[in-house]
Amino acid sequence: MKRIAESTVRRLSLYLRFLEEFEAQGHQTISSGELASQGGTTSAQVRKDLSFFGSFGKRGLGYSVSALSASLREILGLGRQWNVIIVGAGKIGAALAQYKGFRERGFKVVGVYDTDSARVGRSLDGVHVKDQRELEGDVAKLKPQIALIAVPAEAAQPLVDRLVKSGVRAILNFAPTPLTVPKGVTLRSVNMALELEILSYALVNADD
Amino acid sequence: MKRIAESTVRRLSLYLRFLEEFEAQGHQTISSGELASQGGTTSAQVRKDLSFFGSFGKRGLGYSVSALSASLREILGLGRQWNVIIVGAGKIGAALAQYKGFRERGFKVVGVYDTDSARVGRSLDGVHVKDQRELEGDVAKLKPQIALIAVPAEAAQPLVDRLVKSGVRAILNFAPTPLTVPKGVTLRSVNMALELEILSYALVNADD
DNA sequence: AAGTGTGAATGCGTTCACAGCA
DNA sequence: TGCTGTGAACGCATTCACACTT
Repeated sequence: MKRIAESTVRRLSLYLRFLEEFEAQGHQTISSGELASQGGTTSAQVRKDLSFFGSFGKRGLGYSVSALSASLREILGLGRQWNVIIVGAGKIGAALAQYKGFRERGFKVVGVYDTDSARVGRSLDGVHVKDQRELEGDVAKLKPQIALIAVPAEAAQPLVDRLVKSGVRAILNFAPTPLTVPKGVTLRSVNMALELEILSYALVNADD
Repeated sequence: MKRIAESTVRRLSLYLRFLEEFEAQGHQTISSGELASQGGTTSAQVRKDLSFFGSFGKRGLGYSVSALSASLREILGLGRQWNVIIVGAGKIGAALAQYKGFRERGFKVVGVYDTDSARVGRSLDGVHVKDQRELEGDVAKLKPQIALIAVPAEAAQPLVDRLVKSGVRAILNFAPTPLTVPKGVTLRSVNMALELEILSYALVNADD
């Protein structure tokens, strides 16, 4: 299949959210225009995004809310449960471990790890924090597909290397540092300080 | 000045990080190539990014680490302190309030607010949680330029409207919902569940 | 009449390639 | 010689416009 832009995937994910809300409200069909206004985009964009994966609508009518939801879930790989581990049980890691939004979307936290003995043994929303030495063994056993990284910047790259070696193929990084992964592994980063700096730039250049 | 792409601003912010590391290691000059390899980009990209703002290098030699750092801080508006408020003192809000990375970059948390009386009064790293009713009064008094939103999805848009009305011009949203702001206000969103869904898509389409 | 699906046009960020300067 | 600065070429995502379907 043709390579899909990340921006497209991100929007598909948003569309799915709206479709679920729409479904809860009892609507049967929705047009590309309605979907677009929710997501801050255009109807042409919505139709183009969907067209990469097939024809889901009926001309003159729109899209079946339930059918399109199901298709998007299929496309995004959300029809299943993903097992997730979190490495780093500091403030951020703990918040992630207890974040309800993940579970709702099929992402189950199956392990939380830290090196600090003061944190090991604590329980976070039913999952208890284990020593990071148990990481490799647990990955081999539990086969988590996704790892969340919430450790200090300097510890992040060595950790990524360990995770990749153990077989993890997708990583979401919260450490404020760029990381590299071999081909075949997907890495995404969320850098909160960087987001603030972009706001800072916008504020000092407000006259545009 | 010509409008600058967000991707460019994001990279400038990364370059600044490396420059600071480089400076700490005692290096005096750096080439676009060295800067590029750190940030996972190309030397041409680095030079192009910088060229939007002026000429900072010496041909044949490279860039002065300290001079370029200073220029980037100036460009990004980091030469000053920004006052930040956080609305929502749940797990995410609390983690944000205690995040050291913000303070290091000049972002000072001057207020944390919540509607839940069980949370009001708690102290988070020196800042104590206040009732959300005090929001407007405090914004008028403290004049925070930036607000971080960490409230449930359904509470986010009304909150944004209040903040904008009170004079906040930059918002970083952690609620998993799209928001709209009037022109002149900058909004950025971090949606963690969405990031996981993009990873999910990558995993089920690994054969590319 | 209403709204999809899609080739074509557009706009924009990235990469190239090289002239210019230390 | 080494590396910057930048116009030009390129590639890709978005937008347009309209034929087509119900």
